[in-house]
Amino acid sequence: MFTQSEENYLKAIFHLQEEEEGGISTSSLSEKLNTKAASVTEMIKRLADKELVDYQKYYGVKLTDTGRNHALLIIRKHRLWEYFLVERLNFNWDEVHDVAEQLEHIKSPKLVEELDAFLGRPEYDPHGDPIPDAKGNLPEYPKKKLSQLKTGDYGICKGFNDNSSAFLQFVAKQKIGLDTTIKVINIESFDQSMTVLADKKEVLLSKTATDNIYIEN
Amino acid sequence: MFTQSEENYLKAIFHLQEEEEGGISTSSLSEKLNTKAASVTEMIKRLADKELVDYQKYYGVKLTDTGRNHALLIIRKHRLWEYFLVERLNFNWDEVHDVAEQLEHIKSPKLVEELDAFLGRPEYDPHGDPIPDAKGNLPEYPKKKLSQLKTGDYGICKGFNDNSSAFLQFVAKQKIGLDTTIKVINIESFDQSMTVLADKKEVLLSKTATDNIYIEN
DNA sequence: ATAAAGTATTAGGTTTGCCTAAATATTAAT
DNA sequence: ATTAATATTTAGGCAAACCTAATACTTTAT
Repeated sequence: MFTQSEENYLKAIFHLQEEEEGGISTSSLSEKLNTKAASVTEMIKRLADKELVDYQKYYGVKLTDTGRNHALLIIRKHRLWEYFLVERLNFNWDEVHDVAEQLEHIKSPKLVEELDAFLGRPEYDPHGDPIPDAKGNLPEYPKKKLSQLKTGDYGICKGFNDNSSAFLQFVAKQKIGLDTTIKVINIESFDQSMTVLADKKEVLLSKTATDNIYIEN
Repeated sequence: MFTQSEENYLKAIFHLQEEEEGGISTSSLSEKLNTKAASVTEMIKRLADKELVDYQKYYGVKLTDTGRNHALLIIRKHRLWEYFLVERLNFNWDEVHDVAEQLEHIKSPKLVEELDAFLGRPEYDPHGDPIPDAKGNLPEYPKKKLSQLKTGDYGICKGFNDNSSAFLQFVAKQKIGLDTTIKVINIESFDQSMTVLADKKEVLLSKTATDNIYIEN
């Protein structure tokens, strides 16, 4: 149906649409996918030909309904596999991403459904990200970032935006994981870096870090 | 490390080496892989450059030790996934092949080892084919074909050479499966087709069919 | 309003892996 | 031992996905 590369673009566009307003720019896709802008333009045209995205030259792309549904299927597969790797195969949560990135492209509707059933239809993956169901519906999920809190606020960690093993190992080192309670001690006004209390330890987090930690409060 | 296509060639060469003597010809690879002979020649050159095969123009290819080891790893992954699909995800044995063909290319040494452990280190896949261990050793396995039996002989089905769902569904229809006892009733001399008794039913099998059924006796 | 700076697109090139058609080598048959 | 038949390789093309360099469009700043 679609190539792996096309699927990677759909997924990247989907994730960027959750962050950015309006059309997704060539440059943000280029950055996200580690691909040169010229290559992105080329691929975007192919996706537009296949009616997976709406594309306005110089004004970025948006997923069509078909494109969005397919992106959700890839995300569903990715997160189910991550759950499988951690819960059944003893992977650590910070070493599953790259393998899941490969497994998400396996084409077999039966496999997805049976895997989901085998795992007990989990709602969240090991990073706290919600797993879309077979119809593409996402369980409700608090989309608030740690960086949005004020000094003195409390939050409970519910997931991460950056699931790279580098980032996940970093937060683990700071004793921040799923369901960790975090208190904001101080925010530096000049760079928005935050001193927080997590697991009785005070740590300093850059704005980049706090932007990538989802919380509920 | 290697591309999916390269891995498919290695696997095909490995399987053909179990059947044919000497170098594997361009045409048998071409047939096995559903690829034109010219494309095969091209790929073979690439594999020879990478020292995965020894190649003599016009006289076919043989796997090098590196090539053989890699082929065995792919086969190991293929069969472990087939086992997983049938034993854990309720797949039928005749619908796993295509999915396993995709899964065998997933690159993650940890995944293979953990999956093997999770499954209890099985020795045979659902078609009766032996699963190589982490070092590439195969459990002992009777490599005799049903077509080698004489009239009146008995054999016990231990596996199949053709694992396509078409063939597996065909043998299932004839009530032949793993461990089925088969008695040779008659062999037509002009086309080697065989009348056999399996599960108290007499059925006629072409030479093509009996060549693809492995037995022990 | 226009020039400079920043983005995006086009043009032209590469590699992988496939194809067809033409040329060449091997094998089989007289 | 030639010739005919068969198998293999070479030559030249194509599509996917990437790249760099050059060009074109947008936005920002004066």
